[in-house]
Amino acid sequence: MKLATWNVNSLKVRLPQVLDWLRAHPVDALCLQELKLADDQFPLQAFADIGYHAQWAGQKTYNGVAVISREPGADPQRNLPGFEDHQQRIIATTLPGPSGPLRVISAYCPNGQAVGSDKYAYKLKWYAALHTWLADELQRYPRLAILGDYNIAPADEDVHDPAKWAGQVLVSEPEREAFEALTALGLSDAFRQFEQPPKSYTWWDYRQFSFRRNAGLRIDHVLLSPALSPHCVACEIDKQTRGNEQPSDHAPVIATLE
DNA sequence: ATGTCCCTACGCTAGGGA
Repeated sequence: MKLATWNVNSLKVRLPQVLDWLRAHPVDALCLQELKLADDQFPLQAFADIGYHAQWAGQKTYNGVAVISREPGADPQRNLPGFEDHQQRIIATTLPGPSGPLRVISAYCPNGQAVGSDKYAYKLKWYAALHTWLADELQRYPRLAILGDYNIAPADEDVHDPAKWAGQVLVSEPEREAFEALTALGLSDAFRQFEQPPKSYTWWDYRQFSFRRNAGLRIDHVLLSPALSPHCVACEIDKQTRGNEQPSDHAPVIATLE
């Protein structure tokens, strides 16, 4: 079984690339972030035409998340319970699996803009609410995978130039602690379960020829519950999409489970 | 050194967000 995540930075613009990608990589579930479209604009039929179902939480202009899946999802849930927020950053759904139901969550975690800003404070509050909810959700669904854009590079090896980035948003210590709090729940960073090529990243700024220079960060992650992580046999970044014409600034990450 | 891409709006250019 394959699970993937991709921040597409506008599904309207990227839909042809997403459909092409799914045809070439027929994963069981693809989590999308930054749809940037309202619920009634979601291109459900385009996914149905290539044999996929979808659950989504849309919003005009910003944010928006979806789970595209081979099997129909059940019990969809939007947002973090108890966290007042109009920003659509979470969609969770349950997929059938041979070893029991699989809870799949697509997450678009806040960017935080700059350390010390209002958006940074919101990011840390949001992460605290995510932690509380996941502790609960793990009790309900032992087989749980949360995939998405975390907007956190967990370690210096996930940063192309750690000295330049030191202390900045996406790598600051409070953010890394928020990420580590998730792994302390038992969630495993699937990518780091395996030997990986050095300088592996999932996001490259559109500016400064960042992709050409491989000046990136690893901020898109697949986290697996203790019941799932032993079954993970591979986790890869599909860098190729970043070289597309009119690319997203993020590349997909794919985890393979047996 | 604020570079690019995507979105929206009292729209054809500027500003927010990433």
